[in-house]
Order: sequence, then structure tokens, then C-alpha cells
Amino acid sequence: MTNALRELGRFAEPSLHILVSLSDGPKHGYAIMTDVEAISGAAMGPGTLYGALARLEQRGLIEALEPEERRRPYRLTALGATTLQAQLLLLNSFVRTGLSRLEKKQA
Amino acid sequence: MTNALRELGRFAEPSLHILVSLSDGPKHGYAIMTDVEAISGAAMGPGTLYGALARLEQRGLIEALEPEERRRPYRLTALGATTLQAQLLLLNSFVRTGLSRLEKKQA
DNA sequence: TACGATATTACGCAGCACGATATAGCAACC
DNA sequence: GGTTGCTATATCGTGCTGCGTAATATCGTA
Repeated sequence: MTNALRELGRFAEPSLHILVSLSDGPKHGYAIMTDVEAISGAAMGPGTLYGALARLEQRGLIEALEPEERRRPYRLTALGATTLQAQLLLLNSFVRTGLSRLEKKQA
Repeated sequence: MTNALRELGRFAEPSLHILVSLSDGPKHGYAIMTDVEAISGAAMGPGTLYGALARLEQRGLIEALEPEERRRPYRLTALGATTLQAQLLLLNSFVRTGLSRLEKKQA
């Protein structure tokens, strides 16, 4: 449980964004950038993106596919998918705890 | 929107944990540690905890109360509460997006 | 020519993990 | 009853590394 957290490197906002973006299907870096911006409203710079991509690949959560022209697409690995799901479920229960506490407070 | 994220310092797992813990009512550092461990299953070391507390106080998201004996309690500020809520709501929609994408993928 | 798509790289900051240290109080033990 | 030791509580220092910013390169196309 604690290990799953470690694998993303802290809470790893960028990494999580990337993983969710890839959960849709394979994408190349630039497409991930625009997708993440669409999902979260916040754009991340190329340094953040490609740095995180490299770390995620190194950790086996994503893998590179055959480059098409200049595009270097990535896809989730099985490990990446299960890790992502575990993370999201953890986050989900965490968020619910927080929101319900806030509600009680305001009541 | 992007600013709210900034205020926590990256994604700030520890900071978020602390804020949620305090959303229950004021607590001192050590109590936050045990509470966070109970919520998330992961304990954080004192360095992480008190460092994050200092940053959160500096940013006006929490404030220190009168010390009781050796305990130094903190509570959420109004800014902290609204920031936390905004964060949790963002996270919530993000998590849902991710989980629904994963479901579609497995179908 | 200029702009959009796409990627790489370098640099610096700061959040965070780990661990050592301090101290007070309380329990237990012989 | 003194010594040992554990729990509660907090501080500090040190180093790693994720992340943000930004400069640069190339290709295609309007």
C-alpha cells in the first residue's frame, strides 16, 4: 500500500495526470500535454512532462511504442494500469473523507 | 484554478493529508501524524510533518493556536478550508475521469 | 516568413524523506 | 524508591529528486 505511493514519486501530480491521460489509449508527449490541460485546466511545461515520462518509463509504468515520424507515443503497461487504479481508489476514499469532514464542519 | 494548486506546493501529498486531518477540528502535530496514518495507512516522519506545517502556516492555510503544555495545536483558516475544498473537488473530478477511463478500457 | 507541432536539454528551487536529538511524563520493574 | 524504558511531543539538519521555467532544435504548413 505504501509502496504503491512510492512508485509514483510522492503524490506526483504530473505523473498521475499522465497516467490518466494514457489510460485513454496510447499518446505521444505533446498530445498528453494538451489532454492534461483539457482534463485539469492546467498546462504543464515540456520539462515537467518529458521528465515525468522518463521516470514513468524507467519505473515500468509506461512503455514507449514505435515512433511515428517525430512522435514518440507511450502506452500504459499492465503494472501502470494497476498502479493507477490503486492510486485512484486510494485518492477516492481520501477525497471522500475530506469532503465529508468539511460538510460536517459547515453544518 | 491553477493558483489553488500552487498554494499547496506541487500536489503536496503531505500538505493535503494535513489539511484533511485538520478539517476535523484543531489538532497538534503529533495528533495529526497519527490521524494521517489512520486515514491513509502511511505514516509520515516528523521532518515531513513539521516542515509541511510550517509551510502551510506561512501560506495562511492554517494557523497556530495557544500551546497547551508541550502541544502546539493548529487549525484551518478560512482560506485553508476553501482551498482544501477546491482541491478536493478538483481531485474528485479528476479521479472520476481516471476511473471511468479505466473501466472503459477493461470493457 | 512566421507559426504550430513536437521534442530535448539544462538549471535552480524547494518539498520531502530520513534520521538524530531533546525532553517531559508515566509505567514498570527489581 | 530509584532506575530503566517507553510514549508523547517537537526541532533540526542533510541530501535527494521531482518539478517549473525557459532556451533551443526541427519539421511542416499557411
